[in-house]
Amino acid sequence: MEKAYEPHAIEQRWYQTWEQRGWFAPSGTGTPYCIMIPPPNVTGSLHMGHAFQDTLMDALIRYHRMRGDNTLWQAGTDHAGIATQMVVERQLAGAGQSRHDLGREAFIKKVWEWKGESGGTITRQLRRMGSSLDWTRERFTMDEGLSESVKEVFVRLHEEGLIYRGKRLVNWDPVLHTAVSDLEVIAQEEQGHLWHIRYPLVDGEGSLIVATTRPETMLGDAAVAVHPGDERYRHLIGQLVKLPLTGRRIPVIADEYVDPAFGTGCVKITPAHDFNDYQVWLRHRDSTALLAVPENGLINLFTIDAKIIASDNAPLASLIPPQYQNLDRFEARKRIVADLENANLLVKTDPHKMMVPHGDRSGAVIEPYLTDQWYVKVGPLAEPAIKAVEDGRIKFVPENWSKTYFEWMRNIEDWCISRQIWWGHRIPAWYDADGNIYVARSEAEVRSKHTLADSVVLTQDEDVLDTWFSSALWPFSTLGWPQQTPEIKALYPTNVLVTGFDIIFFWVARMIMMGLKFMGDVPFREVYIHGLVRDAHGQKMSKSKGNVLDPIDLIDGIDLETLVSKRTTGLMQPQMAKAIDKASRKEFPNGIPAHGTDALRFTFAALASTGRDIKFDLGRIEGYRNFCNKLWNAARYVLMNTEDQDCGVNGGELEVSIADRWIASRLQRTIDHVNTAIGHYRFDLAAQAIYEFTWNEYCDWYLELSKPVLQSADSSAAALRGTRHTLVSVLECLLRLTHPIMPFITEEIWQRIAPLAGVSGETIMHQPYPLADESRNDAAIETEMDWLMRFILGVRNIRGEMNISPGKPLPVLLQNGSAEDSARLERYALFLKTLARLESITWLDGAAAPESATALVGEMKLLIPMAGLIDKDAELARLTREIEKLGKDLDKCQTKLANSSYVERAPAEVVAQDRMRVTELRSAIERLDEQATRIRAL
RNA sequence: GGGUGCUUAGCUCAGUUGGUAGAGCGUCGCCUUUACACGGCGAAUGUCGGGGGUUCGAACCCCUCAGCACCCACCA
Repeated sequence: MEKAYEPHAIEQRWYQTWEQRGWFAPSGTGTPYCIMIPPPNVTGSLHMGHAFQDTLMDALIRYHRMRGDNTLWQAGTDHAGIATQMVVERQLAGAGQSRHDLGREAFIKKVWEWKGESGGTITRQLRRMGSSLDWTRERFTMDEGLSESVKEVFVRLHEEGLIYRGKRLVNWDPVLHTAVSDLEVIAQEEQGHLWHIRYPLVDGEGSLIVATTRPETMLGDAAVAVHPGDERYRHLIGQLVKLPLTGRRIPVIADEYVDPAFGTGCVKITPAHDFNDYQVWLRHRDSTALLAVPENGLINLFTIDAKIIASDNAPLASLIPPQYQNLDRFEARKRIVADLENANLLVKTDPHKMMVPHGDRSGAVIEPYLTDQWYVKVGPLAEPAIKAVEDGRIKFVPENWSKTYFEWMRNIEDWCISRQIWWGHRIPAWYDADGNIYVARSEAEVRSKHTLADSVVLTQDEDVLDTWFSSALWPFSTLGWPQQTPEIKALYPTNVLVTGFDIIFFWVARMIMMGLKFMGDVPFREVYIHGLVRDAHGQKMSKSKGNVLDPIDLIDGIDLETLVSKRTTGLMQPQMAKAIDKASRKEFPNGIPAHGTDALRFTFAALASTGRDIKFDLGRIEGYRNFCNKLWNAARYVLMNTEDQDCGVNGGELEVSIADRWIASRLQRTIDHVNTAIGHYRFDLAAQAIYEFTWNEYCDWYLELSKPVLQSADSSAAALRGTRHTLVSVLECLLRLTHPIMPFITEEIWQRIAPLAGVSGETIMHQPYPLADESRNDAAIETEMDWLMRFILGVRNIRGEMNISPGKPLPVLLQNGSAEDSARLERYALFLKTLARLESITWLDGAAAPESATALVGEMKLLIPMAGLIDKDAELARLTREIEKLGKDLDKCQTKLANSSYVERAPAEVVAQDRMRVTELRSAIERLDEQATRIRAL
């Protein structure tokens, strides 16, 4: 083996082997265990969030596979409608073209081409992560089978009246020219204005003052509303006001919606451009007041670009003064405010903070816009979905996310599922010349179902479905639904969904609704919600901030110049490049060194504490790369001492030492911890247990303790066999324990270690996962070992504090030992001498002690003679520190015991423990005091 | 406006049913001891955000205040 661990040398090779041998596929036997990957965008690339999430899923999958479960990790990608279409449109724009220049068919062809080109990136990167996805079952949301599922679901929901088409206000993205759902709208606080505008009364001299943040929409006002109980305006209800700039007459109406305390208490009602106003309008549209208004008051002012309509594109434009026609909405706002001011109708302008809706993809200000769209009636689907979580058929981990889920589900609105884009599942609806709508799986089915003659011309709806519509079906569409496949029978419901909180609404909730509806059962039993991966300073990683880390760069390493150029090219705001350049150079002066996949995975696992966000610090991954190296070198040591030697697997007497028994006992406890931790999705605790056992127990103590046995000429063949046997068998087990988190290094080492441990098999992947064997917990041996360790630590402490070279053998004198101490000394002399580097061990009995530094092992006093070399002050300082520390503990204990109610009420064993402690502390302090006195007297 | 979290060592975080506050990184010493300098050995470091309560006992349970995040929401 190489002296240093080099991940590159092994990772690629092992992944290829695993995949080629078909080892990721379900075994076909055992308890089913299935996870669906949250399908990444097919044309995307792997970011830290994916890498984190996939590490956790792969750890679970490998864990269950090793436990003998019939394990499937379903692979696949998402077509990501808007996102993907935008990428391709941007490419076209680079060539000076728009999708409309190409036409629908050619454009879609282009997108498929792009998918073909870049579609392999993310799946390649998933492989780099070691993800044991079953690639033979890989699906794509727009492949044939999944498209079948989409159609089937649409048609069935439509038949039940749970999908309908309707004209109403939607969130309109004027840049993308499509409707988006409520979830795709991000409200951002912005500094705006509240304009107070005078609306003169038609009769008489008076006027009303209306406060608005959007003066440009006044061109489409249908009414002015006041609160019915508002004394100031009660007498004006039913009167008409003259709409400024147009002269159009609109009524004053009364509606509870108006808050008399806000603004002026008068609200302009623009039903075609404001969600609230639309609701008000619905209540009043049949009133004579509104019937008198053009279009019944529902006046659509905007084109799909959110420009004011003009006479050449809309009949309603006659209502709009020509000077505003064709203006962009924000242009129109400026113009209208100026004109109002000139006309003396602008009473005042107040600064006003408000939430402005933006499209999550385009960033454009979203416009409430009146269009025909398809909707899912969500209420009837939500009800059982709420219940499934309430009664525990689905459990959120951490549990409190269920509150977020309930909160949203209980206030859920109908879901707008149609999008006016081209890349996606075309809506299976057809129209005849009269505008009749037919929904079916195909045009042929429409014709046969409705007995339409071939002469009837049908055109399919132009729209496509929201991407999340097909994602919602993922847990069963990937298994072959609507066909009744064996996979569905075996693997649905899946076991756990691993995902981020940001898509609980987008995806998790909708999968639950659809799963219950079409499969009659929940899609997964648990939802593990992990946190967001942030940068080292807690900032969200984003291209625009220039703080993105690419998981592949952490694995392979990247030089500074490449990193900087990666971060500064293709920025939306190129002026940021300089700052990003500077910050990156400061943070990574030498670029990023290679760490390997296993170190990255271990880091993610170690950071994955209960659902909170994680700050990704390079220091952590470095530490875990070192851990890989540690494990690697431990294996080298083991191999050096066991290869071609008798490890006792073919029989022969085994003599085990205290160290052998101790490490076996510790291993059992570690196995127990790791299993418990994984069972609770506490990957951090699992990683920690593995780390501590490997480094602090196996390497620091056990390997060191094995050396005296292996190197001593006096060791019997049985003792050598025993130690070799423990060396290999503990390591072999540790590798299996660690494999789900670090698959590569464990496989590589295991291949060499397993035969020595008498274990055969093609791969560690299919070896049984270690289960704790309580009977091997050996409390007695741990107590013995504790004594041994304290002895050694005592000597080392003195050595360190007295600045004595680690290599210098020391004599040690002992006082005040018990019969047990001397028996132990007898038993463990070899270990003590080697690990503490002792020249000799001598009982002092009655004799006077020379000048020495001291340590205590229980009651026994350990003296290291300093023969004139003693640094009196240093030793005194050390003793004083120790005495003070013990003194503090003693005080605490004594105070507690002096409290009669404590002694009476606390459990007897707790009190007894404290009493014992007091005795121990007193005696220890006494001994240290003696020693301090002696030193002082020197 | 409603909701959910968080606050523990310089930094990043653990802390199981309340019972002696822990780890990693960093820092400071000593050391090239033949598994590993991506290392070994040793050391230092805390008013557990503030205040109050329950309890024999609180980092943990309750109340309250402060600060920081995030999510949802139609106040024009």
